[in-house]
Amino acid sequence: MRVVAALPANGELLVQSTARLSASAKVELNTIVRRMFRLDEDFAPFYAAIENDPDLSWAAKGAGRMLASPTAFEDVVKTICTTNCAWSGTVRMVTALVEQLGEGAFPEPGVMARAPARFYRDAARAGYRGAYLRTIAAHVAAGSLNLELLRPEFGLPDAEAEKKLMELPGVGPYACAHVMMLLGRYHRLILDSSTRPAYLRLSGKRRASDRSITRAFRGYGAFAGLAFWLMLTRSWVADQS
DNA sequence: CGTCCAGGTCTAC
DNA sequence: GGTAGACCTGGACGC
Repeated sequence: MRVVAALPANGELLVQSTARLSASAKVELNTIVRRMFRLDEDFAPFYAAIENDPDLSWAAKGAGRMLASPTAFEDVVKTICTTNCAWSGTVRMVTALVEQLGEGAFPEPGVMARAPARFYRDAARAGYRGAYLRTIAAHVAAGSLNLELLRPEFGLPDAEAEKKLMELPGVGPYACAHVMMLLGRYHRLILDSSTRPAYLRLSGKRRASDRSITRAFRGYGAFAGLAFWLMLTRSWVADQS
């Protein structure tokens, strides 16, 4: 079965499946799609805050919905696969997970936990990340770790969600900030070897410490990370009028 | 062929 | 709490 999503240009999101879906499958698909496209998140406060912002007012008509994975677990794994390697490496690792463990879909935690070390080494070529991924998958599969509870709807404060993420092997400041954004927690700035130079180009500064970058966005409060991300990715958006 | 580094993190000071 | 060094991998680069 294959599911595709399309934007028919009438303001709606169209989701189609090649297979007939049961009632429960429709409910599950609905939940997944709403998460991926952030359909239940309220961006109104953010848009209100930037409507007169010379750098960000362009985003106030609907930008900012970073595409998320169906599960927080998947976003954590994928994010670890972006650390300290080129994008081609991330694609290699995630493709191996999907094609060789997940039968075309992202693998369940239990499947990742049971995969032998040689899969991570020889197929995914994940290097030292392999042990991190398998450890996290094992804890999730065992039920001793539930990353889905980090979603804002469960009420855990940002600081505690961050602490939980930072406790995961392979998750440091960058990965933590990245996953927080994908969870719909927009305070932390994603600072890495891509966004730092991008900020320098944008600001015209010759150099800027992480501390000073963070300070420059503190005015956006709970949406500082989203404001930072949108400014850096403005060129990704076709219509910026 | 050696070095560097790409959407960093961990450990040991 | 801040900071060197090591760490898998593979592609780019200089020699």
